[in-house]
Amino acid sequence: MADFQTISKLNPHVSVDCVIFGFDNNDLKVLLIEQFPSTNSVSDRGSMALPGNLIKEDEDLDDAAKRVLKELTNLSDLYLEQFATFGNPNRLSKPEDRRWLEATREIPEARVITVAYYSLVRLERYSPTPSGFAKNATWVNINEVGNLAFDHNIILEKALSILKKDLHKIPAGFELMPEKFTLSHLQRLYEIILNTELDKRNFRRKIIKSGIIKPLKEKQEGVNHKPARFFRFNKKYQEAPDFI
Amino acid sequence: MADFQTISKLNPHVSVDCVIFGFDNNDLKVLLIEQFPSTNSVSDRGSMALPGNLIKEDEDLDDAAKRVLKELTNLSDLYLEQFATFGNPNRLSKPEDRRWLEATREIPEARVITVAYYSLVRLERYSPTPSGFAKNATWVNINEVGNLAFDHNIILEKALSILKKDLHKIPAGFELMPEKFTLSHLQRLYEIILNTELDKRNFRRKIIKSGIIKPLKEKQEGVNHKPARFFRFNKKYQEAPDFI
DNA sequence: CCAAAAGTGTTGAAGTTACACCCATGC
DNA sequence: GCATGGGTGTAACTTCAACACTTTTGG
Repeated sequence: MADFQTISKLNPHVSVDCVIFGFDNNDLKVLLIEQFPSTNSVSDRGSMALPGNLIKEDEDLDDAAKRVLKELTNLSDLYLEQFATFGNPNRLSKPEDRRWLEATREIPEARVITVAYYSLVRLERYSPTPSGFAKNATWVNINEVGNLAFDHNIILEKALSILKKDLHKIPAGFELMPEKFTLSHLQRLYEIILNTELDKRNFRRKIIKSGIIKPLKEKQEGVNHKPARFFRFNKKYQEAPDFI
Repeated sequence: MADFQTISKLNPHVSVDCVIFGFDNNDLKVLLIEQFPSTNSVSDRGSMALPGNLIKEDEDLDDAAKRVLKELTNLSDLYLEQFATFGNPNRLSKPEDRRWLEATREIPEARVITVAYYSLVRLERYSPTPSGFAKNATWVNINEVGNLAFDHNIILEKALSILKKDLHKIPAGFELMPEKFTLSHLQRLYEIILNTELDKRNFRRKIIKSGIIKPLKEKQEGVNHKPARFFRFNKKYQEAPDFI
């Protein structure tokens, strides 16, 4: 198996995993990689997994998360928030995971605890390209995520529940929306993440009152209905008490 | 230096630290240990620290937190909530910390990342007694905490800020208050944690309406003012949306 | 002219804040 | 009888939820 990293400097006991959420106007997506399969058999497919890897020996956890994400998917310049640490002693014990570890890790039998991070990004701004041990890096609809490697399904679930809680507190849309957007577009984001329907008039009133967005003069063009006004986020805006 | 633990089974790369908050009707306190000093010099005093230690090789993180707390302070049967993980590569590099590690750890130079837990307890129910490498285990007023070992001041700060946030969401008082308490007593807890003053009438109305507490027939005795009614928490109560 | 989504106000209910006085007890 | 903290109600205000019709555009 290829030596994808400078093995000598890695800390074999601690890893980071990144849960990157994106939004494409209709669906909430999560960034997954397909690992290179651990055998050369043509029929073998690699497991899908969250981008993650061992930290380096002298590296801060936050830095490790950024580096690993970049190494596997080429995404950079995003804010990653640590949300939980997973250390179940059996988290690496599925047979297919063991095979993969034996093919790629210097100490495949080591117990690894993993520190998980999440982020929200504008899909349009980030086109992941696989590298390192990632054979592919793709956005997967949150409802279509299958079995992931290791305990990554558990990590993803936890990230989702935290995203739902945080959406009320932080201007999360800042990160997920494009530069310009319509109010219906923003409302769709909230509805999808919260998995509810929101009242159009109440949503608009509340979000405009919060001061988090600013109307632009520009409007939609070429749509076969009344064109909607564009808005952008107000960068001066710092933090709101529960604005939706 | 004495061999305080079964060293062979410890994972030298990962530790847990516990931030245990208690409330004694007037002050918010945190449980600290005094480590045995790393020299035999009589003048040497051990550093104050959060109770914490390395995890065992096959132990879940949550279990490790419970075990370590019990080993150092003899507190048990409390719910510990994981809240953050600290992995700054320099977190163990203060000279006095290095001396202590060299005296007590099998691999004193190992980089250790630590998973932090917090809990809230009724002071009266828990009388910590030191054991393991703890020379003392005491409740320290939150405003009187001095320099702690390692990065424990940072960990404590983070725990405090999370406690403030969570107080609105969970019936945190459940854990911090004695079996029976008066409304003024409970109000004091909220005021101290939130560091604000609350209106007596509004506080009472809101907390009674929430259903989280039940009035008892019993009242205070032997006080030189109108005796206050006692309340207790309603154990059927599960979760409230922001009840203060 | 039809389909599609944009945009807009009001009302009743619920919740929040601010505020001041009498009560029961011990000494 | 006085000091101490317990206990109580109301009015103004703000926030929240529910709800339906007109507007502008493309085809």
